[in-house]
Amino acid sequence: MTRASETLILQIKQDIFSGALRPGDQLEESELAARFGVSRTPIREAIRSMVDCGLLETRPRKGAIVRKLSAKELHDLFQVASELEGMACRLACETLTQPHLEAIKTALASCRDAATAQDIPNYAQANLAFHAAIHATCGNSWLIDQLQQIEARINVYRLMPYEVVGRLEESMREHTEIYNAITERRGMDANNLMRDHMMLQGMRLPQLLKALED
Amino acid sequence: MTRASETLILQIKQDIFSGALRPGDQLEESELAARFGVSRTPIREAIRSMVDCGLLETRPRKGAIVRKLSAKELHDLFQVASELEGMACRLACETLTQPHLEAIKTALASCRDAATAQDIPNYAQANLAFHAAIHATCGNSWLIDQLQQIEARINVYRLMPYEVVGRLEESMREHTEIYNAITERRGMDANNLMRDHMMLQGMRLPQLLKALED
DNA sequence: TAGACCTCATATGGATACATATAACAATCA
DNA sequence: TGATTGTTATATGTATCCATATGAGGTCTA
Repeated sequence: MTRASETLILQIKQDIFSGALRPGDQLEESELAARFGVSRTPIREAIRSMVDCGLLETRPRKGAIVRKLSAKELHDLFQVASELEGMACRLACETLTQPHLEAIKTALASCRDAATAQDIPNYAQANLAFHAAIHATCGNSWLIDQLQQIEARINVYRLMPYEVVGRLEESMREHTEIYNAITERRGMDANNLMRDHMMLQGMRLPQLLKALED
Repeated sequence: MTRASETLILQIKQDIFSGALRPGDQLEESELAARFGVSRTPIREAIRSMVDCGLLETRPRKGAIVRKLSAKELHDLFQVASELEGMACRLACETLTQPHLEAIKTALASCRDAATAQDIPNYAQANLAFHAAIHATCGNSWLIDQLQQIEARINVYRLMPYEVVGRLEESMREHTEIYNAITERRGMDANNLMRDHMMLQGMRLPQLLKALED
């Protein structure tokens, strides 16, 4: 039998990503235990785990809440994410194989489809797939882990409305440039293009934070 | 009252860093509970926490062991550490203040003293302080956290004997170059110098791994 | 009426009790 | 003699119980 807390973590994460649990919301152990039909023990393990991932935070005797990031913290997080995403691109240029290239190309095509259709939710998903395809290429499993963890924390904020529609085409152009740099094995170019691409996303954070406080 | 598991984590980490617990060693919950005079509950919380940090690993029903990194995993880890250390230097060039500069200078001086005295343990410590002084300067608290976490995992392997004595002076020269680049606000130079410096350390990993298996 | 203190409900932190999977060891059979 | 299977011991995983800190709400006093 696998540990119950593993399942619980996935469920609770889902609640956070779906927006059912929003930053600042309290998690009551007994309530969760009742909802999932287990005792408090595995719930506590799950919460502890998510605290360590940085998704939740606790104050002694005050329980756990969904972690709310300040503008500064979000900026810092995005800055690190940008650096690591750039690194992944650079490494990908060295370890690129044909299947990897195909996967990235496919993801890019999905982005283009969603962009021309102005389908923002689909673009968001295709966007993640594009990045994931590059991650999978980079060959550094520790880097991939780190990127996934950071992504898990950023995604909460990516669910905010994509109010700046013009950014969609811009993002698409940047993706294409990154793709070209990778296919041509221009490692440092790919690195910098991706880093700038990510940081442009990060620049919109203040707007996102304001949108969060509605 | 603060949580007991916090203290336990520090204690167990200490055991890992000091070498009392070595990669692959098993952690028995009851034994630890008896040793620290608490019940299994906080012990399990501490273990869970350290699993999430990547210091331990668990198999269902098989308990926790000190995580043993393969050569590939160590390489990957070092590669990410190198990138982030480089990033910290680059950012430090932008946010540098006089007190920060003094702190880095002081740490560098400690390195030089230890190097001329051929005092390897002291050099190792001064080396950490030099890096920490740069981290403190970079202004990105999330980056600092990441670097500390990675350091916690790498340090286990840094305790291995510094058999390559020549590397000590080489390392010292590199530190000086990095310091110069930072004082002169040459961000990208500092970035690349630090990254190369770290990766040279990483190159010695195969030797370290062999030393581990004595 | 405002503020301070007391009481009590409740939720977290920790201890203990219970269930079960794993693994070691022994016994039996080929 | 070796291998396979059954039994048992033990440690993990889960549930429940107990202690205590926190916060809300009420009451008494200035």
